[in-house]
Amino acid sequence: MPPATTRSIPENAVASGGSRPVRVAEQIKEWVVARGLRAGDRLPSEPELIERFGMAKGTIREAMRILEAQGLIKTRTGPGGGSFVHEVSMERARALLGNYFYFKNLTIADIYQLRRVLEPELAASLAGRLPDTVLAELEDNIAHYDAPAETAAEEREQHINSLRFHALLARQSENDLLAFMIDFMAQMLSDLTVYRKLYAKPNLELWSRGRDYQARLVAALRDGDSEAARRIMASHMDTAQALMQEQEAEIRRNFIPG
Amino acid sequence: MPPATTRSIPENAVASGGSRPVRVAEQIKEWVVARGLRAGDRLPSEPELIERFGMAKGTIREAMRILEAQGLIKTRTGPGGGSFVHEVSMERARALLGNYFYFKNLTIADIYQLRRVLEPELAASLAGRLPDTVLAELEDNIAHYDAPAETAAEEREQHINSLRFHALLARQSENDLLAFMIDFMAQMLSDLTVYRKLYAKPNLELWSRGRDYQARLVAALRDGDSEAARRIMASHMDTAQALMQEQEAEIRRNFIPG
DNA sequence: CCCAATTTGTTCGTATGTATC
DNA sequence: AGATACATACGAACAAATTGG
Repeated sequence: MPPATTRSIPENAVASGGSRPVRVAEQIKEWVVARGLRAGDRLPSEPELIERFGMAKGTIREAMRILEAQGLIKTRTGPGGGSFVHEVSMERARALLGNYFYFKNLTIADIYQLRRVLEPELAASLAGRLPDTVLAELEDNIAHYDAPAETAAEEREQHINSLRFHALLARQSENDLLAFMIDFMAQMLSDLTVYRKLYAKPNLELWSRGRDYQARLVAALRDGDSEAARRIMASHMDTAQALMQEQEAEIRRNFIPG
Repeated sequence: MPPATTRSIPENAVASGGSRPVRVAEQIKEWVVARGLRAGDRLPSEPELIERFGMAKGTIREAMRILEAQGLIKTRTGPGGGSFVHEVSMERARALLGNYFYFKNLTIADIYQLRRVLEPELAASLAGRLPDTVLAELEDNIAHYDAPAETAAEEREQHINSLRFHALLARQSENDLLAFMIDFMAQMLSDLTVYRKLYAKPNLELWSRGRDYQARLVAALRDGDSEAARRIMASHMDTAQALMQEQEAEIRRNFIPG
Protein backbone atom coordinates (compact mmCIF):
# COMPACT_ATOMS: atom_id res chain seq x y z
CA MET A 1 0.00 0.00 0.00
CA PRO A 2 2.57 2.54 -1.08
CA PRO A 3 0.70 5.55 -2.48
CA ALA A 4 -1.86 4.93 0.21
CA THR A 5 -3.93 7.88 -0.77
CA THR A 6 -6.10 7.23 -3.72
CA ARG A 7 -7.16 10.78 -4.26
CA SER A 8 -10.66 9.87 -5.24
CA ILE A 9 -13.25 9.64 -2.54
CA PRO A 10 -12.49 9.45 1.14
CA GLU A 11 -13.12 5.96 2.39
CA ASN A 12 -14.96 7.21 5.39
CA ALA A 13 -17.83 9.47 4.51
CA VAL A 14 -17.97 10.81 8.03
CA ALA A 15 -15.28 13.03 9.40
CA SER A 16 -13.32 12.93 6.20
CA GLY A 17 -11.47 16.00 7.34
CA GLY A 18 -8.23 16.09 9.20
CA SER A 19 -5.03 14.21 8.94
CA ARG A 20 -4.86 10.46 9.12
CA PRO A 21 -4.14 10.28 12.83
CA VAL A 22 -7.27 12.32 13.44
CA ARG A 23 -9.34 9.99 11.30
CA VAL A 24 -7.83 6.93 12.93
CA ALA A 25 -8.66 8.35 16.34
CA GLU A 26 -12.27 8.82 15.27
CA GLN A 27 -12.43 5.29 13.91
CA ILE A 28 -11.06 3.87 17.11
CA LYS A 29 -13.70 5.78 19.04
CA GLU A 30 -16.39 4.34 16.83
CA TRP A 31 -14.90 0.90 17.17
CA VAL A 32 -14.92 1.20 20.95
CA VAL A 33 -18.53 2.35 20.99
CA ALA A 34 -19.62 -0.35 18.54
CA ARG A 35 -18.01 -3.02 20.65
CA GLY A 36 -19.54 -1.56 23.75
CA LEU A 37 -16.17 -1.35 25.46
CA ARG A 38 -16.19 0.22 28.87
CA ALA A 39 -13.69 1.88 31.13
CA GLY A 40 -10.81 -0.47 31.83
CA ASP A 41 -11.21 -2.53 28.69
CA ARG A 42 -8.14 -3.03 26.62
CA LEU A 43 -7.68 -1.71 23.12
CA PRO A 44 -5.80 -3.69 20.49
CA SER A 45 -2.04 -3.52 20.81
CA GLU A 46 0.02 -1.22 18.66
CA PRO A 47 1.01 -3.95 16.18
CA GLU A 48 -2.62 -5.04 15.95
CA LEU A 49 -3.77 -1.51 15.23
CA ILE A 50 -1.05 -1.15 12.62
CA GLU A 51 -2.33 -4.32 11.03
CA ARG A 52 -6.00 -3.40 11.33
CA PHE A 53 -5.67 0.10 9.89
CA GLY A 54 -2.82 -0.65 7.54
CA MET A 55 -0.87 2.31 8.77
CA ALA A 56 2.54 2.96 10.14
CA LYS A 57 3.41 2.97 13.79
CA GLY A 58 3.90 6.72 13.91
CA THR A 59 0.44 7.39 12.58
CA ILE A 60 -1.17 5.03 15.04
CA ARG A 61 0.78 6.54 17.88
CA GLU A 62 -0.35 10.05 16.97
CA ALA A 63 -3.93 8.81 16.99
CA MET A 64 -3.45 7.33 20.44
CA ARG A 65 -2.05 10.63 21.68
CA ILE A 66 -5.16 12.38 20.46
CA LEU A 67 -7.39 10.01 22.41
CA GLU A 68 -5.14 10.31 25.41
CA ALA A 69 -5.29 14.10 25.33
CA GLN A 70 -9.06 13.91 25.37
CA GLY A 71 -8.83 11.75 28.46
CA LEU A 72 -10.41 8.75 26.77
CA ILE A 73 -7.55 6.27 27.08
CA LYS A 74 -4.58 5.54 29.28
CA THR A 75 -1.52 3.70 28.16
CA ARG A 76 0.88 1.49 30.05
CA THR A 77 4.13 -0.11 28.98
CA GLY A 78 5.32 -3.56 29.83
CA PRO A 79 3.73 -7.01 29.70
CA GLY A 80 -0.02 -6.83 30.11
CA GLY A 81 0.31 -3.21 29.09
CA GLY A 82 -1.28 -1.44 26.20
CA SER A 83 -4.01 1.15 25.85
CA PHE A 84 -7.15 1.03 27.94
CA VAL A 85 -10.45 2.82 27.73
CA HIS A 86 -10.52 5.39 30.47
CA GLU A 87 -13.41 7.30 31.93
CA VAL A 88 -12.77 10.99 31.37
CA SER A 89 -12.03 12.40 34.79
CA MET A 90 -13.64 15.50 36.12
CA GLU A 91 -10.25 17.11 36.45
CA ARG A 92 -9.46 16.51 32.82
CA ALA A 93 -12.86 17.76 31.68
CA ARG A 94 -12.39 20.85 33.81
CA ALA A 95 -9.02 21.55 32.28
CA LEU A 96 -10.23 21.05 28.74
CA LEU A 97 -13.22 23.31 29.27
CA GLY A 98 -10.94 25.79 30.99
CA ASN A 99 -8.99 26.04 27.76
CA TYR A 100 -12.13 27.28 26.05
CA PHE A 101 -12.70 30.05 28.58
CA TYR A 102 -9.07 31.01 28.55
CA PHE A 103 -9.84 32.90 25.38
CA LYS A 104 -13.01 34.46 26.75
CA ASN A 105 -13.14 37.26 29.20
CA LEU A 106 -15.30 36.07 32.02
CA THR A 107 -16.17 38.53 34.74
CA ILE A 108 -17.12 37.89 38.32
CA ALA A 109 -20.62 38.97 37.41
CA ASP A 110 -20.78 36.36 34.65
CA ILE A 111 -19.91 33.53 36.97
CA TYR A 112 -22.25 34.73 39.68
CA GLN A 113 -25.13 35.05 37.29
CA LEU A 114 -25.02 31.26 37.16
CA ARG A 115 -23.93 30.59 40.72
CA ARG A 116 -26.83 32.58 42.11
CA VAL A 117 -29.33 30.20 40.59
CA LEU A 118 -27.41 26.92 40.52
CA GLU A 119 -26.00 26.84 44.03
CA PRO A 120 -29.41 27.29 45.70
CA GLU A 121 -30.77 24.57 43.43
CA LEU A 122 -27.99 22.26 44.57
CA ALA A 123 -28.51 23.08 48.22
CA ALA A 124 -32.21 22.39 48.00
CA SER A 125 -31.70 19.05 46.31
CA LEU A 126 -29.18 17.89 48.90
CA ALA A 127 -31.18 18.73 52.02
CA GLY A 128 -31.73 15.66 54.14
CA ARG A 129 -29.64 13.47 51.88
CA LEU A 130 -26.17 13.97 53.24
CA PRO A 131 -24.60 11.38 55.53
CA ASP A 132 -23.18 12.58 58.82
CA THR A 133 -19.63 12.07 57.61
CA VAL A 134 -20.13 14.60 54.84
CA LEU A 135 -21.90 17.04 57.13
CA ALA A 136 -18.98 16.78 59.52
CA GLU A 137 -16.55 17.35 56.70
CA LEU A 138 -18.43 20.50 55.72
CA GLU A 139 -18.34 21.80 59.28
CA ASP A 140 -14.70 20.96 59.45
CA ASN A 141 -14.10 23.00 56.35
CA ILE A 142 -15.87 26.02 57.81
CA ALA A 143 -13.45 25.95 60.69
CA HIS A 144 -10.68 26.89 58.27
CA TYR A 145 -12.05 30.41 58.08
CA ASP A 146 -13.40 30.88 61.51
CA ALA A 147 -11.51 34.03 62.26
CA PRO A 148 -11.34 37.13 60.08
CA ALA A 149 -8.30 37.33 57.86
CA GLU A 150 -5.69 39.84 58.76
CA THR A 151 -3.58 39.86 55.67
CA ALA A 152 -4.40 39.78 51.98
CA ALA A 153 -2.75 36.38 51.68
CA GLU A 154 -4.82 35.01 54.53
CA GLU A 155 -7.94 36.37 52.98
CA ARG A 156 -7.13 34.71 49.70
CA GLU A 157 -6.55 31.40 51.39
CA GLN A 158 -9.86 31.67 53.20
CA HIS A 159 -11.52 32.45 49.94
CA ILE A 160 -10.13 29.32 48.35
CA ASN A 161 -11.11 27.26 51.36
CA SER A 162 -14.64 28.55 51.25
CA LEU A 163 -14.79 27.58 47.58
CA ARG A 164 -13.75 24.10 48.58
CA PHE A 165 -16.91 24.01 50.65
CA HIS A 166 -18.91 24.39 47.46
CA ALA A 167 -16.88 21.88 45.51
CA LEU A 168 -17.40 19.41 48.33
CA LEU A 169 -21.11 20.02 48.21
CA ALA A 170 -21.19 19.71 44.43
CA ARG A 171 -19.62 16.28 44.56
CA GLN A 172 -22.53 15.02 46.64
CA SER A 173 -25.08 15.70 43.96
CA GLU A 174 -26.52 12.80 42.05
CA ASN A 175 -26.93 15.14 39.12
CA ASP A 176 -23.57 14.90 37.39
CA LEU A 177 -24.29 17.87 35.19
CA LEU A 178 -25.08 20.13 38.12
CA ALA A 179 -22.10 18.76 40.01
CA PHE A 180 -19.71 19.46 37.18
CA MET A 181 -20.92 22.98 36.52
CA ILE A 182 -20.72 24.04 40.13
CA ASP A 183 -17.34 22.44 40.58
CA PHE A 184 -16.13 24.14 37.44
CA MET A 185 -17.22 27.56 38.60
CA ALA A 186 -15.60 27.06 41.98
CA GLN A 187 -12.39 26.15 40.21
CA MET A 188 -12.58 29.22 38.00
CA LEU A 189 -13.03 31.44 41.04
CA SER A 190 -10.15 29.71 42.80
CA ASP A 191 -7.92 30.53 39.88
CA LEU A 192 -8.68 34.19 40.24
CA THR A 193 -6.20 36.49 41.66
CA VAL A 194 -7.90 39.06 43.74
CA TYR A 195 -6.53 42.53 43.70
CA ARG A 196 -7.89 44.69 46.44
CA LYS A 197 -7.53 48.36 46.06
CA LEU A 198 -5.37 49.66 48.83
CA TYR A 199 -7.97 51.96 50.24
CA ALA A 200 -10.65 49.27 50.24
CA LYS A 201 -10.67 47.75 53.67
CA PRO A 202 -12.01 44.28 54.34
CA ASN A 203 -15.71 44.41 54.92
CA LEU A 204 -15.98 42.52 58.17
CA GLU A 205 -19.72 42.64 58.26
CA LEU A 206 -20.09 40.99 54.86
CA TRP A 207 -17.43 38.47 55.75
CA SER A 208 -19.10 37.40 58.98
CA ARG A 209 -22.48 37.17 57.32
CA GLY A 210 -21.01 34.95 54.62
CA ARG A 211 -19.42 32.70 57.20
CA ASP A 212 -22.64 32.59 59.13
CA TYR A 213 -24.56 31.49 56.07
CA GLN A 214 -22.43 28.42 55.56
CA ALA A 215 -22.98 27.31 59.15
CA ARG A 216 -26.72 27.83 58.89
CA LEU A 217 -26.69 26.02 55.57
CA VAL A 218 -25.17 22.91 57.08
CA ALA A 219 -27.83 22.99 59.75
CA ALA A 220 -30.60 23.22 57.18
CA LEU A 221 -29.05 20.39 55.18
CA ARG A 222 -28.94 18.23 58.28
CA ASP A 223 -32.53 19.06 59.16
CA GLY A 224 -33.64 18.22 55.65
CA ASP A 225 -35.19 21.65 55.27
CA SER A 226 -34.95 21.99 51.54
CA GLU A 227 -36.47 25.43 51.19
CA ALA A 228 -34.42 26.88 54.02
CA ALA A 229 -31.27 25.50 52.39
CA ARG A 230 -32.25 27.13 49.13
CA ARG A 231 -32.96 30.45 50.78
CA ILE A 232 -29.79 30.46 52.81
CA MET A 233 -27.63 29.57 49.84
CA ALA A 234 -29.26 32.32 47.78
CA SER A 235 -28.42 34.86 50.45
CA HIS A 236 -24.94 33.44 50.71
CA MET A 237 -24.43 33.99 47.00
CA ASP A 238 -25.59 37.59 47.32
CA THR A 239 -23.05 38.18 50.03
CA ALA A 240 -20.25 36.40 48.22
CA GLN A 241 -20.81 38.34 45.05
CA ALA A 242 -20.98 41.60 46.95
CA LEU A 243 -17.72 40.76 48.68
CA MET A 244 -15.92 40.03 45.45
CA GLN A 245 -17.32 42.98 43.60
CA GLU A 246 -16.46 45.27 46.48
CA GLN A 247 -12.93 44.05 46.39
CA GLU A 248 -12.96 44.87 42.73
CA ALA A 249 -11.67 41.43 42.08
CA GLU A 250 -10.45 40.87 38.62
CA ILE A 251 -9.95 37.74 36.70
CA ARG A 252 -6.33 37.33 36.08
CA ARG A 253 -5.00 34.49 34.07
CA ASN A 254 -3.03 32.85 36.78
CA PHE A 255 -0.08 31.99 34.58
CA ILE A 256 0.72 35.50 33.52
CA PRO A 257 3.50 36.73 35.75
CA GLY A 258 3.22 40.21 37.20
CA MET B 1 -2.89 29.43 25.83
CA PRO B 2 -3.71 27.77 29.09
CA PRO B 3 -1.13 27.13 31.67
CA ALA B 4 0.37 23.72 31.96
CA THR B 5 -0.71 23.65 35.53
CA THR B 6 -0.18 20.44 37.35
CA ARG B 7 -3.64 20.93 38.73
CA SER B 8 -5.02 20.50 35.27
CA ILE B 9 -3.81 16.98 35.02
CA PRO B 10 -3.64 15.61 38.52
CA GLU B 11 -3.50 12.06 37.26
CA ASN B 12 0.04 12.70 36.17
CA ALA B 13 0.91 15.00 38.99
CA VAL B 14 3.31 12.47 40.34
CA ALA B 15 6.54 11.79 38.51
CA SER B 16 6.13 15.24 36.99
CA GLY B 17 4.47 14.25 33.79
CA GLY B 18 3.84 11.38 31.49
CA SER B 19 5.49 10.53 28.24
CA ARG B 20 7.79 12.89 26.47
CA PRO B 21 5.23 14.14 23.98
CA VAL B 22 2.99 15.12 26.88
CA ARG B 23 5.80 17.04 28.52
CA VAL B 24 6.76 18.68 25.28
CA ALA B 25 3.14 19.74 24.75
CA GLU B 26 3.13 21.31 28.21
CA GLN B 27 6.38 23.09 27.53
CA ILE B 28 5.09 24.45 24.27
CA LYS B 29 2.03 25.76 26.08
CA GLU B 30 4.24 27.51 28.59
CA TRP B 31 6.42 28.86 25.85
CA VAL B 32 3.41 30.26 24.03
CA VAL B 33 2.07 31.86 27.18
CA ALA B 34 5.45 33.30 28.12
CA ARG B 35 5.72 34.84 24.69
CA GLY B 36 2.19 36.17 24.94
CA LEU B 37 1.27 34.60 21.65
CA ARG B 38 -2.34 34.99 20.64
CA ALA B 39 -4.75 33.27 18.33
CA GLY B 40 -3.35 33.27 14.82
CA ASP B 41 0.28 33.51 15.84
CA ARG B 42 2.64 30.99 14.39
CA LEU B 43 4.54 28.40 16.35
CA PRO B 44 8.06 27.36 15.43
CA SER B 45 8.31 24.97 12.52
CA GLU B 46 8.81 21.27 13.05
CA PRO B 47 12.56 21.40 12.40
CA GLU B 48 12.88 24.33 14.79
CA LEU B 49 11.03 22.46 17.51
CA ILE B 50 13.16 19.39 16.92
CA GLU B 51 16.20 21.58 17.35
CA ARG B 52 14.85 23.49 20.34
CA PHE B 53 13.77 20.42 22.30
CA GLY B 54 16.42 18.08 21.01
CA MET B 55 13.91 15.42 20.20
CA ALA B 56 12.92 13.31 17.26
CA LYS B 57 10.36 14.38 14.77
CA GLY B 58 7.86 11.76 15.81
CA THR B 59 7.96 12.95 19.42
CA ILE B 60 7.38 16.53 18.39
CA ARG B 61 4.55 15.54 16.14
CA GLU B 62 2.84 13.61 18.91
CA ALA B 63 3.07 16.70 21.08
CA MET B 64 1.45 18.77 18.36
CA ARG B 65 -1.36 16.26 18.05
CA ILE B 66 -2.03 16.62 21.75
CA LEU B 67 -2.36 20.37 21.43
CA GLU B 68 -4.45 19.98 18.32
CA ALA B 69 -6.81 17.55 20.04
CA GLN B 70 -7.37 20.13 22.75
CA GLY B 71 -8.30 22.65 20.10
CA LEU B 72 -5.37 24.90 20.92
CA ILE B 73 -3.55 24.82 17.59
CA LYS B 74 -4.27 24.32 13.93
CA THR B 75 -1.75 23.06 11.44
CA ARG B 76 -1.42 23.68 7.73
CA THR B 77 0.94 22.26 5.14
CA GLY B 78 2.72 24.10 2.40
CA PRO B 79 4.65 27.36 2.21
CA GLY B 80 3.55 29.78 4.89
CA GLY B 81 2.14 26.77 6.66
CA GLY B 82 2.97 25.44 10.08
CA SER B 83 1.18 25.35 13.40
CA PHE B 84 -0.80 28.30 14.67
CA VAL B 85 -2.31 29.18 17.99
CA HIS B 86 -6.04 28.71 17.72
CA GLU B 87 -8.86 29.89 19.92
CA VAL B 88 -10.70 26.85 21.20
CA SER B 89 -14.02 26.80 19.39
CA MET B 90 -17.33 26.30 21.10
CA GLU B 91 -17.90 23.19 19.02
CA ARG B 92 -14.65 21.65 20.16
CA ALA B 93 -15.27 22.52 23.79
CA ARG B 94 -18.72 21.01 23.50
CA ALA B 95 -17.36 17.80 22.07
CA LEU B 96 -14.64 17.48 24.70
CA LEU B 97 -17.07 18.08 27.53
CA GLY B 98 -19.48 15.68 25.86
CA ASN B 99 -16.87 12.96 26.22
CA TYR B 100 -16.96 13.47 29.97
CA PHE B 101 -20.69 12.96 30.15
CA TYR B 102 -20.52 9.98 27.84
CA PHE B 103 -19.50 8.00 30.90
CA LYS B 104 -22.14 9.52 33.13
CA ASN B 105 -25.77 8.65 33.02
CA LEU B 106 -27.54 11.91 32.59
CA THR B 107 -31.29 11.84 32.69
CA ILE B 108 -33.76 14.26 31.18
CA ALA B 109 -34.51 15.37 34.71
CA ASP B 110 -30.84 16.16 35.33
CA ILE B 111 -30.61 18.43 32.34
CA TYR B 112 -33.89 20.12 33.07
CA GLN B 113 -32.92 20.79 36.64
CA LEU B 114 -30.41 23.23 35.16
CA ARG B 115 -32.42 24.38 32.19
CA ARG B 116 -35.31 25.38 34.38
CA VAL B 117 -33.23 27.97 36.15
CA LEU B 118 -30.71 28.96 33.48
CA GLU B 119 -32.99 29.49 30.51
CA PRO B 120 -35.27 31.96 32.35
CA GLU B 121 -32.15 33.75 33.54
CA LEU B 122 -30.96 34.04 29.96
CA ALA B 123 -34.33 35.24 28.71
CA ALA B 124 -34.54 37.92 31.35
CA SER B 125 -31.06 39.20 30.60
CA LEU B 126 -31.73 39.44 26.87
CA ALA B 127 -35.02 41.30 27.03
CA GLY B 128 -34.84 44.60 25.15
CA ARG B 129 -31.32 43.89 23.96
CA LEU B 130 -31.88 41.92 20.79
CA PRO B 131 -31.66 43.62 17.41
CA ASP B 132 -34.58 43.20 15.02
CA THR B 133 -32.58 40.87 12.82
CA VAL B 134 -32.20 38.37 15.62
CA LEU B 135 -35.83 38.70 16.67
CA ALA B 136 -36.83 38.02 13.08
CA GLU B 137 -34.55 35.01 13.00
CA LEU B 138 -36.18 33.65 16.12
CA GLU B 139 -39.64 34.11 14.67
CA ASP B 140 -38.46 32.49 11.49
CA ASN B 141 -37.29 29.51 13.48
CA ILE B 142 -40.64 29.12 15.18
CA ALA B 143 -42.24 28.80 11.76
CA HIS B 144 -40.40 25.51 11.36
CA TYR B 145 -42.76 23.88 13.80
CA ASP B 146 -45.92 25.77 13.15
CA ALA B 147 -48.04 22.73 12.47
CA PRO B 148 -48.32 19.65 14.67
CA ALA B 149 -46.10 16.78 13.66
CA GLU B 150 -47.80 13.80 12.12
CA THR B 151 -45.01 11.27 12.20
CA ALA B 152 -42.41 10.40 14.79
CA ALA B 153 -39.69 11.58 12.42
CA GLU B 154 -41.41 14.90 11.95
CA GLU B 155 -41.78 15.30 15.65
CA ARG B 156 -38.11 14.63 16.20
CA GLU B 157 -37.18 17.20 13.59
CA GLN B 158 -39.42 19.77 15.23
CA HIS B 159 -37.83 18.98 18.53
CA ILE B 160 -34.38 19.65 17.16
CA ASN B 161 -35.57 22.84 15.51
CA SER B 162 -37.04 24.09 18.74
CA LEU B 163 -33.73 23.39 20.44
CA ARG B 164 -32.07 25.50 17.78
CA PHE B 165 -34.23 28.34 19.05
CA HIS B 166 -32.52 28.09 22.39
CA ALA B 167 -29.05 27.74 20.94
CA LEU B 168 -29.73 30.85 18.88
CA LEU B 169 -30.81 32.71 21.98
CA ALA B 170 -27.80 31.49 23.93
CA ARG B 171 -25.41 32.88 21.36
CA GLN B 172 -26.82 36.36 21.96
CA SER B 173 -25.75 36.45 25.57
CA GLU B 174 -22.79 38.54 26.54
CA ASN B 175 -22.13 36.06 29.31
CA ASP B 176 -19.97 33.45 27.61
CA LEU B 177 -20.36 31.03 30.49
CA LEU B 178 -24.13 31.16 30.38
CA ALA B 179 -24.07 30.96 26.60
CA PHE B 180 -21.90 27.88 26.61
CA MET B 181 -23.85 26.01 29.23
CA ILE B 182 -27.19 26.57 27.56
CA ASP B 183 -25.80 25.72 24.16
CA PHE B 184 -24.26 22.58 25.60
CA MET B 185 -27.51 21.43 27.11
CA ALA B 186 -29.37 22.06 23.89
CA GLN B 187 -26.80 19.97 22.08
CA MET B 188 -27.13 17.16 24.60
CA LEU B 189 -30.87 17.13 24.14
CA SER B 190 -30.47 17.18 20.36
CA ASP B 191 -28.30 14.11 20.58
CA LEU B 192 -31.00 12.21 22.37
CA THR B 193 -32.70 9.43 20.69
CA VAL B 194 -36.30 9.64 21.58
CA TYR B 195 -38.04 6.39 22.05
CA ARG B 196 -41.74 6.86 22.27
CA LYS B 197 -43.73 4.00 23.52
CA LEU B 198 -45.97 2.88 20.73
CA TYR B 199 -49.12 3.45 22.66
CA ALA B 200 -48.10 6.92 23.77
CA LYS B 201 -49.70 9.37 21.39
CA PRO B 202 -48.37 12.86 20.84
CA ASN B 203 -49.72 15.22 23.41
CA LEU B 204 -51.12 17.97 21.22
CA GLU B 205 -52.07 20.18 24.06
CA LEU B 206 -48.58 20.26 25.53
CA TRP B 207 -47.12 20.76 22.09
CA SER B 208 -49.28 23.76 21.26
CA ARG B 209 -48.63 25.32 24.64
CA GLY B 210 -44.91 24.96 24.09
CA ARG B 211 -45.11 26.52 20.69
CA ASP B 212 -47.19 29.34 22.08
CA TYR B 213 -44.64 30.08 24.75
CA GLN B 214 -41.87 30.66 22.24
CA ALA B 215 -44.01 33.15 20.32
CA ARG B 216 -44.93 35.02 23.48
CA LEU B 217 -41.31 34.95 24.54
CA VAL B 218 -40.16 36.72 21.40
CA ALA B 219 -42.80 39.36 22.00
CA ALA B 220 -41.60 39.91 25.55
CA LEU B 221 -38.00 40.09 24.38
CA ARG B 222 -38.96 42.72 21.81
CA ASP B 223 -40.91 44.72 24.37
CA GLY B 224 -37.98 44.62 26.75
CA ASP B 225 -40.17 43.11 29.43
CA SER B 226 -37.53 41.25 31.37
CA GLU B 227 -39.74 39.72 34.02
CA ALA B 228 -42.33 38.57 31.51
CA ALA B 229 -39.58 36.92 29.49
CA ARG B 230 -38.35 35.14 32.58
CA ARG B 231 -41.82 33.97 33.51
CA ILE B 232 -42.68 32.76 30.03
CA MET B 233 -39.42 30.87 29.66
CA ALA B 234 -39.94 29.21 33.03
CA SER B 235 -43.35 27.99 31.94
CA HIS B 236 -41.89 26.90 28.63
CA MET B 237 -39.36 24.78 30.46
CA ASP B 238 -42.10 23.14 32.49
CA THR B 239 -43.92 22.22 29.33
CA ALA B 240 -40.83 21.01 27.53
CA GLN B 241 -39.78 18.80 30.39
CA ALA B 242 -43.25 17.34 30.68
CA LEU B 243 -43.25 16.58 26.98
CA MET B 244 -39.93 14.80 27.09
CA GLN B 245 -40.67 12.85 30.22
CA GLU B 246 -43.94 11.74 28.73
CA GLN B 247 -42.11 10.46 25.70
CA GLU B 248 -39.78 8.57 27.95
CA ALA B 249 -36.86 9.92 26.06
CA GLU B 250 -33.53 8.38 26.80
CA ILE B 251 -30.08 9.67 26.35
CA ARG B 252 -28.26 7.95 23.59
CA ARG B 253 -24.73 7.61 24.66
CA ASN B 254 -22.32 8.36 21.96
CA PHE B 255 -19.14 10.18 21.45
CA ILE B 256 -19.64 13.49 19.82
CA PRO B 257 -17.44 13.62 16.74
CA GLY B 258 -14.98 16.43 16.51
C1' DC C 1 -0.55 24.32 -16.74
C1' DC C 2 3.46 23.06 -14.95
C1' DC C 3 7.32 23.51 -11.98
C1' DA C 4 9.80 24.53 -7.90
C1' DA C 5 10.06 25.63 -3.13
C1' DT C 6 8.36 25.08 1.52
C1' DT C 7 6.26 22.87 5.15
C1' DT C 8 3.71 19.19 7.20
C1' DG C 9 2.45 14.13 6.67
C1' DT C 10 3.74 9.16 6.64
C1' DT C 11 6.62 5.15 6.52
C1' DC C 12 10.09 1.83 7.96
C1' DG C 13 13.92 -0.13 10.49
C1' DT C 14 16.12 -0.15 14.68
C1' DA C 15 17.05 0.54 19.35
C1' DT C 16 15.68 1.60 24.12
C1' DG C 17 12.78 1.73 28.26
C1' DT C 18 9.63 -0.55 31.39
C1' DA C 19 6.84 -3.63 33.79
C1' DT C 20 5.60 -8.61 34.58
C1' DC C 21 6.69 -13.30 35.47
C1' DA D 1 18.27 -12.43 37.45
C1' DG D 2 16.76 -13.18 33.07
C1' DA D 3 13.23 -13.65 29.50
C1' DT D 4 9.19 -11.73 27.63
C1' DA D 5 5.80 -8.45 26.03
C1' DC D 6 4.70 -4.27 25.53
C1' DA D 7 5.12 0.88 24.62
C1' DT D 8 8.59 4.64 23.65
C1' DA D 9 11.85 7.05 20.96
C1' DC D 10 15.08 7.97 17.18
C1' DG D 11 16.56 8.96 12.27
C1' DA D 12 16.50 8.81 7.52
C1' DA D 13 13.89 8.75 3.49
C1' DC D 14 9.91 9.72 0.88
C1' DA D 15 4.94 11.46 0.04
C1' DA D 16 1.51 14.97 -0.05
C1' DA D 17 -0.36 19.63 0.17
C1' DT D 18 -0.02 24.42 -0.69
C1' DT D 19 1.80 28.60 -2.59
C1' DG D 20 3.89 31.38 -6.05
C1' DG D 21 6.40 31.98 -10.33
